[in-house]
Amino acid sequence: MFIYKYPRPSVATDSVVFGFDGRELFVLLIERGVEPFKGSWALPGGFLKPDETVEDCARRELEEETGARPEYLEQFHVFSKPSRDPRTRVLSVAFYALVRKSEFRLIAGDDAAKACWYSLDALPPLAFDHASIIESARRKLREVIHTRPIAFKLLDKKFSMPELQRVYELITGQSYDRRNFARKMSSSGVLACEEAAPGSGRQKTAYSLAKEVFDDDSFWNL
Amino acid sequence: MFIYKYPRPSVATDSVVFGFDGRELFVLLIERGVEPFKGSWALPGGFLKPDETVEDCARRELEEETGARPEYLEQFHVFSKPSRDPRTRVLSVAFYALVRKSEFRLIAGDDAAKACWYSLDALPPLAFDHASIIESARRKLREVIHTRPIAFKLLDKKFSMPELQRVYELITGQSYDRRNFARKMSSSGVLACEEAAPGSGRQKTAYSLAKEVFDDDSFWNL
DNA sequence: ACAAAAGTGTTCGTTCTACACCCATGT
DNA sequence: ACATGGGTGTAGAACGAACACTTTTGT
Repeated sequence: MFIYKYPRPSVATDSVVFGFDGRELFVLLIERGVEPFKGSWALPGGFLKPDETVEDCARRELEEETGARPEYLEQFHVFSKPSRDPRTRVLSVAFYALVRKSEFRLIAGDDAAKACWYSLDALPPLAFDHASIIESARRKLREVIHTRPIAFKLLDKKFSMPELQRVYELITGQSYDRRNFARKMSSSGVLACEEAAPGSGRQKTAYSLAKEVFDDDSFWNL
Repeated sequence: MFIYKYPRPSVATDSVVFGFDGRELFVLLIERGVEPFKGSWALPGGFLKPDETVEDCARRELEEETGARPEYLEQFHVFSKPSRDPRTRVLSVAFYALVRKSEFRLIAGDDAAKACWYSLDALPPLAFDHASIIESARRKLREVIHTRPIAFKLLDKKFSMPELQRVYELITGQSYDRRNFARKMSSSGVLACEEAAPGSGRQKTAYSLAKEVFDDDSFWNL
C-alpha cells in the first residue's frame, strides 16, 4: 500500500509501433488479457515503475508484451483526459517507434494474450482512446519524416529505391515521380549505394543509409 | 491521505513562456517561495489536480503564479528522470507558450514570491532541471517556427516587417536579407497589410496576421 | 508474347540568393 | 549634416515538377 498526502494519477506509456512489409504499413497491437477491455485490441504499454524514466518504461513494456526492441522510439504526446480510463485516473505518455517488421519474432507474454500486426487501414476496434493515439502518431510521423531520416528504420539495412519511395508515399499520403524522388534522395547525401544494378530493367539496385548518418546522433535527436 | 495499491509518481507541469519586447527574447520566471530551492528562480508550474488535463493544469498554474494567460500553449516533452526532484518522484510535462510581453501585468501570487522576465541569454541559475527544459523548449521553437506561424504570437496585432524579421532571427539564430525576407513573408499569404507607408523612408508599414489564418485552427494544431 | 516493374535525361518554371541606392527621421 | 534604419528591383543559380521510352523478369 502506498500513501500520499495529495492525490496522484497513475502514469502509463503506450507505444505505436509502425512496421513495413514491403507493401503496407502496420501497427503492432496486443489482445488484452485482463480487464478492462479484456479481449479487445490495444496498444502495447503499461504502468510506470518507481525507478524508471518513461522511455525505460515504454521499452520494458514493449519487450515484455511483444518482444519488440525498436532502435528508434520517441515520445510525442501526453494524453490526460481524466475519463480516458474507466478504472481510475491514468495519464498516458504516448510513444511512436519504427521497426523492420521482418526483424523480430512476435511473442505474447505477460498480460497480453497475443501480439499481432494490423494493417494501418484495417484496424480493429480499439480499447481506451487508442484509436486516436494511433491517429495522432500518424500525423506526427507525417510531420517528422521531412525533418529526420526515420523512414530507413522501417526498411532492411539494404533496400531498393522503389521500397523507400513506397514508405514515403504511405507516410505522407502523396505520390512522387520515380525519377525526381530518386534524384532527390541520391543528392541528399544520406544514401550509400551498395550494389548497382547495371543495365536497366527489373533488377533492383541496393542502397543503405550512409555510415556518417547512421552514427551521427544529431540526425536523429535534432 | 490517498492510498493506492501501486506506487505513483507526482505529476507536474512546467511552462516556458517566451516574450518579445521589440529587441530581445525573454522567459518568464518565478522566484520560488517554498522549499526546495526556496529563493531561487524556476519555471512557473505545479502539480496536476485530479480532474484536470495537463493543459488545464499548465494554464491554471501560469495564471495563479504570474497572471499570464497565453493564447498559444503547447506541450512538448515529458521529463521523467527519477532524481530530477530531490523530494520525491516528480514527473514533469513541459509546455512552451508565446505571449505579447506588453500585453499583461505580472502578478506574483501563490507560492511564487515574484514573477519576472529574464533575457534568454542572461538567465540566472535555475532550480531543478529547469535550465535544460528551457534549452529544450528553445530547440523545439526553432524546429516548429518553420511549420506554423507562431512567431506572430510574440508580436502585437499590428507589427512591422523588421520586427517580424527580428523575431525570426532570434529564434532561428540565423540572419536574413531584408528584401528576401519581406518578399517571402508577403507571398506566403499569412500577412495582411494594415497601413502602407507610402514613400520610402523610416516610417514603418504595419502588417497583421491574415484573418483566414488567424481563425483557421488547422494552421495552429497541424 | 505480354504485362508489370525499374532504370535513365532534359526542359521549363519557380524559388532562393546576392547585391546597392535612395529617402525620411531623429540627434 | 550626419547617422540610423527602412523602403525598393533585378539578375543568376539552384531547385522542383513534368514528361516517355527501353530493358528485364515472371507468367
